[in-house]
Amino acid sequence: MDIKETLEKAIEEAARAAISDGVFPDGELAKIVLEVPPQKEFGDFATNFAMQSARVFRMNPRKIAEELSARIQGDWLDHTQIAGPGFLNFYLKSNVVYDSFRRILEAGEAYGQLPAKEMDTIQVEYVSANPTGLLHVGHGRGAAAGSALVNLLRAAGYPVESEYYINDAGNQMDNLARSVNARYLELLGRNVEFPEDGYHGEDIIDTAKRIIAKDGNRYLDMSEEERLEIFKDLAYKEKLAVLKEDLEAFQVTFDKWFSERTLHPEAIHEAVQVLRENGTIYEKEGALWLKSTDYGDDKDRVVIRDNGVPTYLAADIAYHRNKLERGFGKIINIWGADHHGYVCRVRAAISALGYDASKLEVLLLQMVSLYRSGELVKMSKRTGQSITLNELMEEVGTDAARYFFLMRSLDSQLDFDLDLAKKKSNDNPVYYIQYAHARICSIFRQAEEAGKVLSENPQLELLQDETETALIKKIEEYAEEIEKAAKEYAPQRIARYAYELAGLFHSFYNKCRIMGVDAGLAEARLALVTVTAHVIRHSLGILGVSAPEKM
RNA sequence: GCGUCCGUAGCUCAGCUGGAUAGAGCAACGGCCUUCUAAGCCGUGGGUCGAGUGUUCGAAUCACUCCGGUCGCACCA
Repeated sequence: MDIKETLEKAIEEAARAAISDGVFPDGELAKIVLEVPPQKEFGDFATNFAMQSARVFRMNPRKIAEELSARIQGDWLDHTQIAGPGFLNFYLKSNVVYDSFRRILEAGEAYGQLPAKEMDTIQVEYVSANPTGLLHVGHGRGAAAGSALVNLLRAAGYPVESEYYINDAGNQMDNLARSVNARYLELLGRNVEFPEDGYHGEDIIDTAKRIIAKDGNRYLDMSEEERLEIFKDLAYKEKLAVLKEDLEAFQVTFDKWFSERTLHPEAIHEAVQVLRENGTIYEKEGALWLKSTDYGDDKDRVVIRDNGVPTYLAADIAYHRNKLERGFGKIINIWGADHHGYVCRVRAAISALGYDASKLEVLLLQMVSLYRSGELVKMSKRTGQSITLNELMEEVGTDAARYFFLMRSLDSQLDFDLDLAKKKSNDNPVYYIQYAHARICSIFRQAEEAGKVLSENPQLELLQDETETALIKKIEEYAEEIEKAAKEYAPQRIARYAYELAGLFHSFYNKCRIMGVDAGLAEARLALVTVTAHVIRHSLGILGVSAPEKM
């Protein structure tokens, strides 16, 4: 049992004891919240429980705190103090901190991996960009956020499966085929008009070039129809392969790639049939409409058009039905904020299908703005993109790109400063953290040369400097931080934690030496930096950022 | 018009399930390299927490209204 749980239990028992002593009125207890006080003069932990209870007990909060304090004792407690309007501050025996640090040291590489939680698998679906072009920075943020969330949930012990939904059916595929076709004919000297709503990116030209390089002009004499069919398939496969490759380079992989095509037409028909049977779909003006207004949507939505072709929503209804039938306990979708209007209707569809809509959690990612030399990087008018994820990785590196995408809350707009991301100095948080790790590795190298090895049983009590105790306490918070960040789906908390931990290490490093101090102290410090390096590595691992041994 | 998200130091942002003097980094200024990586450390200055009202013993935090910005409001995907 960790120290916080011990404290919580002690507070609760004290409150119950006071109730049975007749000092507090019987009733439900307020929630016990423990926090690390803003200043260390206020002790190791503090609770506002007495203040929270003031209303319930109809008593002066300081009086409540006194009664509690009189009933709390344990070998872990040095003393308590009542402060301010009724805070109860706890000062722990110093061995408590060292004992719990020793357990972390003994856990070694396992520290940071929380015990497996027994529950249904959580599915995280993200990126899911159309395989019609290259990924841009918006997808990059989604990719970083999704993969980090998956890593985070796994570290917290949740069973997780990641998935990419490939929109490989419908208009956009035809469009891709037409665009490649136009480029193909163009390159072979034919005079063609480029489709108005076609994909204008350079990558389409590259695809056409590769087709020519491989197969020459053998598709030239076919009928347009035949050629489009072939190009659709060729282009799509190539686009998907490039996508996978680029994502892998960005440290992003998926457990499952789900093809939209597999939903056409049976799964969609089945889903529509279910809705028809339970009366949540109706016909109007030749089309089939989902009664989404019954579930809080502004208006009903077309599912099957009057020409019989299903809408995008139809596929999504079938897709979400498929997900739910696979038995996930929770399905998390990471979408761009520009899709927020879509959330309501998908929820409506899930309810209409008879499932629990609260199983769906949609995380909306706000937009990314790129800045170079203080100027907003404008989007290209023609392609509607600014720079691709690939170009970004090339310019600032994968580590910096991932960290920058992850350092802000998902629902804040992100200003991505390209110059800062490239800087190799203390302005750049990525290097600041990585540098801490590299410094520790350097210490290890030299310790090894000097013949120092990690002691089996270091005297941790020798770590008395305030930079040392601050570092120890921060490391002890890590497991809880993972738990919280996972619960909030907030990978940015880990980004911040890693940064703060690195800061505490740098302070320690500047103040305390390892080589050339008394052997016992050196051993204890070596143990401290071993754990520090591990936690930095672990947290960067969640973020998908590397932890170099040398810089 | 309706809805989303955001508004905290000159800049970029933490803090938001209400609590003790509102925190970082950058920028500005002043220090620290003959010993483990100065991509580092230590210090100084800097804030009507967008505005208002309400709830509360207590509000940056909750509720409502307003202001500013953002993205969206298709039988497109």
